[in-house]
Amino acid sequence: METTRQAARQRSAAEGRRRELLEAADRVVLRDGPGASMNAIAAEAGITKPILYRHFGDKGGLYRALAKRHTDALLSALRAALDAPADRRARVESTLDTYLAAIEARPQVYRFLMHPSDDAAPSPEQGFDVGRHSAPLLRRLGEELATVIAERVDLGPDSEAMARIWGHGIVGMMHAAGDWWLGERPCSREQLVRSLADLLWGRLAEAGDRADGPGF
Amino acid sequence: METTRQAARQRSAAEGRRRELLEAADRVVLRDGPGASMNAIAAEAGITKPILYRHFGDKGGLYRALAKRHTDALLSALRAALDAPADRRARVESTLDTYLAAIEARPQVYRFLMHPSDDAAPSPEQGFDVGRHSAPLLRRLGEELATVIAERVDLGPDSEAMARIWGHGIVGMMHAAGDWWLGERPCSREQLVRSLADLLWGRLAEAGDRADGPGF
DNA sequence: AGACTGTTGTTACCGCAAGTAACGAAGCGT
DNA sequence: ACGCTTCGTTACTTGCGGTAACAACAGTCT
Repeated sequence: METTRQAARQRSAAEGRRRELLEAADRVVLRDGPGASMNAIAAEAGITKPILYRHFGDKGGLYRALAKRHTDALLSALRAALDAPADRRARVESTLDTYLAAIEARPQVYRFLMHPSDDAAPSPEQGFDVGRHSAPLLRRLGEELATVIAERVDLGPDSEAMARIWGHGIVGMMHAAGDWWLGERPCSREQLVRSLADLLWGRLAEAGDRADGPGF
Repeated sequence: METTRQAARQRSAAEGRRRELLEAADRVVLRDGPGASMNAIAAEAGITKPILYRHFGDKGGLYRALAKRHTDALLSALRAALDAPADRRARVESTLDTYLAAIEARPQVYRFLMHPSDDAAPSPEQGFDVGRHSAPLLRRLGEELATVIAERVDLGPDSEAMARIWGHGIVGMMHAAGDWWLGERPCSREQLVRSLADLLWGRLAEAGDRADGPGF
């Protein structure tokens, strides 16, 4: 029978094929945006639709695979910044800058990752499963940051819960500010990084009321 | 001819109709999620598709109109919390709590607002228009908060730019934390509010390193 | 060699949703 | 009674996700 070697060869071949397909899909998504059709992707890969479906199940599968690639890449870059041997403020600034540089360099990729097409399961699920789809990247980043915070920062009791809240909150802050900044480019990256770090460093609490503000 | 009175009556009638249609659409979207079809919405309103298209142009138009309603409602609630005559920390906490209570009470609405179906204009626009569609609510919230910060908090020079950065950043923090919290319910709303406010109050800067953290 | 099996690929189709004519039937001013 | 606009319909086109059903090739067992 000789199944094992055979199977191994075929599996590795299949994986190589999968990578080719993913790279083709990548090109198309980068060119046409997240609305790229399966037909277009198949054409770019030089094949036809059913093959894509054999490899990835459905469109969500393909997009998940694609997202995982980019998410992994971005995450490893961020981990490097997070784990650097520097003081906390420097690490925060460098992580923010790494993220912003990444989305600045490849906005199409970023857009695809952040706004994946919603499958919108029409099943009559009663409970609220809000955000199950939507943005797995943000969730992963949030959890990642939460563990880093939990293992590095002393937050007293309830450290676990607090770290997760902060992880997701900080990631959301970075994401929203980055999204807005990328759209309007109202300032330099350096200024954005410094302002966000200042925010996290408590300047909101320290700042005084405006003298000419609404008097009360 | 008697155009003016006639025109006025018809316009107001059209607006009333529009409101009915929007309410029907609301019911359907709340029931079926953001993937609701135009046919379903029309059926709920007791009419057929083309009328919807006459009123709203395309699906994006309907969804935009729907989103505007809810966004306006949420925004006015938040404005009340932001403008309350209390000290800054209390205002921040009450605003966070208002937002979280809103998304907790009507997760389907929230989900629709945050993850609207992407139109994905296939036009070959060169530049990156990331985030133009996607989440107008977040942008509006960010700008709103930015103006409140700018007119109330003294941030020294560059106050304008900094306030906008903080506005979008804080809104993003609130949003991401809320999204995650709504999905996993890892803690009470009160704890979430307090932890986020603590984060904004500089506890990240104040906290010490963990004694048992990775030694470096 | 020749039948057997599995992978790779195709064409042709189904279902469904967005969006669009083209046409019918009211109200209302002249 | 005749137009004119508005509200409404049915019936269609287009395009996409997804799926049979079938064709061809490689290696495998007897």
